[in-house]
Amino acid sequence: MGESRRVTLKDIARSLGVSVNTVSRALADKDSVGEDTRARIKAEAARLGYVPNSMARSLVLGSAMTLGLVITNPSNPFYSQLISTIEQRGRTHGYSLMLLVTEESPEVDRRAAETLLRWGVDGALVVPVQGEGEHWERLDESGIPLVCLNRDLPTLDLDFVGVDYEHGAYEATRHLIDGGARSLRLLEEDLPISPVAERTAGFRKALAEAGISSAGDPVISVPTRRRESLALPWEPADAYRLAQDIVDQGDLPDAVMVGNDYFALGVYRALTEAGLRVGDDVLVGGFGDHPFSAYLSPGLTTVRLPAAQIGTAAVDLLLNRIRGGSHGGGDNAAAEKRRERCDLVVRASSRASKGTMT
Amino acid sequence: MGESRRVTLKDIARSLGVSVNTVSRALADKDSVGEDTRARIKAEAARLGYVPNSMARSLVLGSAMTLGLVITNPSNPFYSQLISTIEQRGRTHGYSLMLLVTEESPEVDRRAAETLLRWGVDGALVVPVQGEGEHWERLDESGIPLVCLNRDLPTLDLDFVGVDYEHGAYEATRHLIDGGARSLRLLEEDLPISPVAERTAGFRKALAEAGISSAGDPVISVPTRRRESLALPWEPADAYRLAQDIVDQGDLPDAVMVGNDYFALGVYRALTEAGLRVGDDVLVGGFGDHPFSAYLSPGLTTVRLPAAQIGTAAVDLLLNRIRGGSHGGGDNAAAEKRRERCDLVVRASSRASKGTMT
DNA sequence: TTGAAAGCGCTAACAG
DNA sequence: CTGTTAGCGCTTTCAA
Repeated sequence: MGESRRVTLKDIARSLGVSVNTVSRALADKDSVGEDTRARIKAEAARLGYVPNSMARSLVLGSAMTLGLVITNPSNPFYSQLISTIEQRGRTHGYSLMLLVTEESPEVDRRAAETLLRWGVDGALVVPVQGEGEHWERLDESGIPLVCLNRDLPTLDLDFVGVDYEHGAYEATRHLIDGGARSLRLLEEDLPISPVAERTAGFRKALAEAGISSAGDPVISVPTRRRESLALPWEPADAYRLAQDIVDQGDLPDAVMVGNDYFALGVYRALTEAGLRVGDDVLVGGFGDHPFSAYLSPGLTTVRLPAAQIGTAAVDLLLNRIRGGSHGGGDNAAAEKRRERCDLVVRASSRASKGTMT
Repeated sequence: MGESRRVTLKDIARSLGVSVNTVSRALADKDSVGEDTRARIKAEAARLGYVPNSMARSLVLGSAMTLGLVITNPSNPFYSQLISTIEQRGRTHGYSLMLLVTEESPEVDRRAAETLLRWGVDGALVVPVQGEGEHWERLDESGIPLVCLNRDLPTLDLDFVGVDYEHGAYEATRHLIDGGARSLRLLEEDLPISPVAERTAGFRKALAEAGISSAGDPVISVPTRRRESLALPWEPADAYRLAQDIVDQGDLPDAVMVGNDYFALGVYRALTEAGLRVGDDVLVGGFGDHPFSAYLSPGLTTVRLPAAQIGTAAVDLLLNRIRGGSHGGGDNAAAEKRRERCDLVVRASSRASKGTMT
């Protein structure tokens, strides 16, 4: 069964001997239609299995009731939480979601902006790939409002909702210092993106306040290999190798911060293999509070990221912009840059367990 | 700057004094247009910043060049990998992706099918929520082909691409038995979905072949609490509690299989806290080979799931169905049920390290 | 209250 | 080679 062709308003109209737009209005529950007619029309629509055509509707209405979401890597647990939150919140407001994955490719990022423009989404949420990003500004100026997620493009006048990484890094580092650490390191991704810069700043600030200085730079960039199979989160192996180097060089720090919990996995292994005890010989702090972090031994002290809050805040801000109307001007409303507070979760990896530190 | 209104074919046509569809054909690189005219049109289109309207195009062409992806939980790492792979492969074929998240809600699942129908996607990939699912069959019969991902709906005549969980569970269980285990347990989610059923079957099969029987049922259902914050992967805590119970009851198994690596985290903790050593006193095997699993101590023996293969295979199958044309008949081609092989990754959690088992 | 006509932006027939 | 006409499915004027 199932003649493929979809039922249209015209089918219902013809079947009932009324006009197309009487059907349209009846189904839209407009007042200007007789009760009896409306009932007959609704019954017939149900009988025929009518489903409105969103394409046609959007074309005439000028709005697709669709949001675009541009993500670098859905396998990053922070981003996957954002995806969930955003889809769900958008949906409760009647919006469908178009998802684009950029894999850190500037080229794909650029095309994503165009795709969104072609589809005429009502707004977009984007984790921008490193680089210029003026195409996002152009999209915004074309009348499609957008808010940047997690990564800020400071030189551009675009809305932004992210994490207060600087505060988080500062708190975590202070916590390590309070625990007795005097020689610290920070392992960070080697991407020129705002979260890295902000965590680094927070880390340095805490060190400076404590009057800690070191011979070399305590901030170490982890050369992340090109992920062979796309769609993996960070690779602990990269941090593992680097942590091994640090151990081998003999100049052992008494605390290590890492930019994400996956790096901590690598650090744990390198230390353990060297006969060192995490939380004892070396304190470790991470970022993300991923589900596994509480279950490592020792449990990982880490900064929890308010993914749900950020997703919600970003969607709400975007919807405001959308409703704000004529967005093409640019001088409509100043860009809003918003950073949500994140909190430190203290676990055993930062609590010296051997005894009191002397 | 930025008069919001988008540039249309008509704008270009008027600006150049030609007809709308000459512009259309020039831009579409159809042959029937003069070289000079074509050049002028293209130049003007570029100058004006013309971007085609996908809505309008789709409406007349009858295809939106869009795929629907319906996922229960993007935070499940297996699904997030599927999302990446599918988006990327769809994109290389020119398809955009509409993403819907169902959170295991039958209601949302039902509506997802209707949303996809309204948008007239060319095809859909869906991880169906437990339950009837005839709405998916209806969607298929409406001419929108779909393939089920990971979870089969065996009673429905729908295409399916998933994992050969039975084989994986069988191999893993055999491996544990070969390692000396005689008293095993399987901890599984309490969802009535095909992956759980298949893993259970594989587990039981291995036990039966080895002539192992036990007083109680070795398969234990982990009552998963309603996740408070949506968008979390499985909750290790649930497995943790259950593993504690098992330990407390005294009837300690010498090996534990779990349906996913997150459960293994809970099992690890319960055993460790009881003074037992994983891989030694109790062997543990998991499913998923999540990024953290190699970095636990001991490393977790687990079944690796071929997410990329499955995503790719599913998209390719779907595109074939789409191109296969008139899909409404039902008797067009029998549903294809395809299960990809998965392999066991052996690590220390299944290798008794204390000494030879006696 | 209902119908007829026009148009969203685009493509696909036809003519010329 | 190019322009005219028609139409995708729907909504919104405007008359009747």
